Order: sequence, then C-alpha cells, then structure tokens
Amino acid sequence: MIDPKSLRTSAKEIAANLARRNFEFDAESYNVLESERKTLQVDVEKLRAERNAGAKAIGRAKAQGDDIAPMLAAAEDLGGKLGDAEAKLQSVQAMITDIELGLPNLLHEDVPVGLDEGDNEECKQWGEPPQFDFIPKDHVDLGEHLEMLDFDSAAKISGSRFSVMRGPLARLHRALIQFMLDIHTTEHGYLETYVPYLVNSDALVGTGQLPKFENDQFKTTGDPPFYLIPTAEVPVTNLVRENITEASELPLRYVAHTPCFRSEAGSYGKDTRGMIRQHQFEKVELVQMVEPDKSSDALEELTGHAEVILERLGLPYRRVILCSGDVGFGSHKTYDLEVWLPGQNAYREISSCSNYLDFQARRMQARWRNPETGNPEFLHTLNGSGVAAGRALIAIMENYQMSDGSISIPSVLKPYMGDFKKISK
RNA sequence: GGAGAGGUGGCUGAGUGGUUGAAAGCGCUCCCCUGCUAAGGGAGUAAGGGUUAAUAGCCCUUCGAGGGUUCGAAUCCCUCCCUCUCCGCCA
Repeated sequence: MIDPKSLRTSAKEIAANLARRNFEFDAESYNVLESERKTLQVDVEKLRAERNAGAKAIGRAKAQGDDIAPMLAAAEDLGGKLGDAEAKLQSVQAMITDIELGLPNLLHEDVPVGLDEGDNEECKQWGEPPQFDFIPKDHVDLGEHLEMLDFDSAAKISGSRFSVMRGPLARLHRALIQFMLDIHTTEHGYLETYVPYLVNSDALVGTGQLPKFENDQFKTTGDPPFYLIPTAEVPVTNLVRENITEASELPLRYVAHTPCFRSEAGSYGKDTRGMIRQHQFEKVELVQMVEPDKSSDALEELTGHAEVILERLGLPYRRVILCSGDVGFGSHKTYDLEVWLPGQNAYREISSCSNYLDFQARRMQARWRNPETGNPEFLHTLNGSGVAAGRALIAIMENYQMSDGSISIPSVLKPYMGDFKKISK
C-alpha cells in the first residue's frame, strides 16, 4: 500500500510514477472521494463529541439525582443523526480502501520503462553456456530416458502441471534444497524457519496477493477458507505482522523451504512441456526486514546471496532488472536471475528478488521503533528465491548432461548424494 | 469431537455500565542523590486519525473481530476467530 498521506498530497507525482507500469491512477476521483471522506469524518466526529459530552452530563446529573428525562430525549435524537452519518462515512471509506489496496507500489527510478519481459535489461552475466559435442536434450527427454521423471503418473494422480520424480533424481532435488538452506544459514546469516503452507486471507492481503490476485491462488472450501501459499514469502514475511521490532534486532533475515502452489490461471499454453511451470513446486525463499534507509543495499545483498547458489552449482546465469511492465504488483524494484537452459537454448527465470519498501509493512502493520524519533515506523521488506528448487534441478539436468543421457553431479552436491557419482539409467 | 478458562498498552497484569485510555509492576527515557559496575528518590512513557503553520492545543477511534442492547460498553447480549488446561482421537 502506498502511504495514503502522500496519495493526498502528491497525487500527480504518484499517478505519473504508476503510469510507467501502464497503471492508471485516477487521482481526480480519488481526491473527490477523499474530500468527501474528510467532510463526513468531521461531521461524524463532531456528532460523536456531542454525544460523549451529553453522556457525561447525564452521568453527572444522575449522580446528583437531577431529572434527566429531557437530556435523554436530546441524546436519542443525536444518536439517529450519528448513525446516518457513520453509515455514509463507512461506505466512502470502504471505497477509498478498495482503491488503496488495488494500487501497485511506486517504482524505483532505476526501473526501465517497458511493456513486458522483452524490455527487461540485463545487468550482468556469469558463466559460459556449456558447449556440447552432441545435441543436448531437454530435461523432459533426459528424465524420461532415465525413468526418473514421470509426467504420465502425475497426470493420473492429479492432472497436468504436476510431476513425479523417482530415485536419484528425487534425491538430487532434495540435495539441492539441503545445500541451499545450509549455505544461507551458515554463510549468509539467515535463520531457518518452518512455516504453515495454508494461510488466512489477511496474510495474503499483507504481502499483496489479495485482493487483486485471488484467481492465482488455490483455496480450501471451509469458511473462512485457507489459501495454499504461492510462495514462502507469504507466511515468512507475515512473521512480523502487527509487531514493533526493536532497532537492535534488525535486520531480520529468514530462510524457509516450502512447497509453492499456483493455479497458473491465464497461463494456458505457456510452458506446458516439462517441469518449468507447475501447480506445485519447491522453493527456498530468502526474506529480510530492514530499516528503511537500508533496503536498497539489502536488495543488492540478497540478490547476491541467491547468485552464490548458482555460482557454487556452476550454473551460467544472468541478472536482469525487470522493466516497469513486468515488475510485480507490490515491488519497488526487482532483479530476476535467469539460468541458462541448454534444452531451451535460453535463459529462464530461477529467482526473483524484490524490494517492497514499506508496501507490505503498511498492509501488515509491521513496524520498528526508530531510535531517532522514538516512534514506531514501518519497516521495509524484501524477498527473493534462493533459489527455485524445481528449476534448479532442471538446470542441472540440462547443463550437466552427458552424451549417453546420464547426468553428472555438481561437486558441491556430492556430500548430499551418498554413493551416487552420477545419475544414470 | 467433549468440558472448562481466557484474549486489556513494548511486556506482565488489575478492572463487571458513567471523568478508566485504562490501577500496579516490569522495561525504557530524563532529572536528583550517591566519589566508583550497587542502591535510593522524582517525573515522563500506547497507537492510529481529524483539525492546524505546528512533533502546541482541541477532538475522534482503538481493551481479539464483527454485530446488538444503552443517553453512555473494556465491562451486558449474540456470532465468529484465537490461546491455554483436562478428556477423547490421531501422524
């Protein structure tokens, strides 16, 4: 959520910033609603002040044994007027809140203007795509040849966009997760957390998935429903919801491994082959809560932590900054890490690292006590994949494949793979 | 699933219809005393919002959430959520 105060005072600048996303913020209607709200609120508060004064007077009169009947009549009349005014105020306020929750975050000045992912800008490149003296296969062919990746069974059990892994490949997947958690906890200073995979709607409003992206979520049928988390960002970031964190405890750094569930509504026909885009996948997620003036540095740092994983795994990647048309709803600035996939002859997203400023914190009422002011103020939240396990597995399969269809194991994963030197049929 | 207890400020915890936005304690801040890491004394200390030049005043809201009763609700009624204890069941 954008600070409502600045929405009032600098509506034009904000509209201009959001226009870079092709988001139209109707500042004029907002201001009309706002001034209506102001008038109504002043009315309501005046009536409430009268009511309170009247009630106190009645209390005093009663204590002295005076006749209170005429005062009661006046108070009752006032109550009616107050009720009407409150109802009007409430409806205007609800409209304003709807608008505010639907506004995306302001963009950082570095964010290039663009329409879609084609306009993202490369910031750096690491590693060289491997050269093969044979035609490299993609992970689907490799996995099916090994008889360790099985989409047919998954389709029978669940449907499309699910997968089944078996044997050493399943173990490699698990090894990746262990490896990533170990690096982030022992070298990067993150606290490992285990969190719920089903969350309530408030948590999703807090991180920005609701109310706007209801259709992307899986939800249960109960009342109230639970939602399956689309990313660990949701439960982990909400750890600080409604808290006031002492400055001495910042920054908070959390890492969690969770499954992620996405309905992938609207992505029909996109990445239908293989494990790239699934309804369920595993991810190791990094989350930081920091003082506001440190979030910019923290984004660089957090992105670097994700890059370390790819580098240790020896996976070629590049870093791009998302353009205004591709950056997420709540993000102020996002770097994507894209790993090289020989099977697609392309770089594909494997991590997305974002600075949310106080956008999520304001929705969650997540604050810290600023020693300079002594007041609770919204902190800044960041998160990034460190990294997506399913896609990392694909990347290893495709980059580490050999001519006979077997897959060698990156040396950093060997300690996690027991006796396996390579994965072969 | 059954029975019971409870959700109050940064924390602990009083408070069953009228100057209670809320006792007390802890913590924190400032001051005083004390020549020394101890102790004591005093003062202050919730958040959000409106009005305003104002971080001055004044006003409104908030005691789990939402409804209701009432002139007036932390206090009474209803619904829901959550926590704890015991029993049952269960990985």
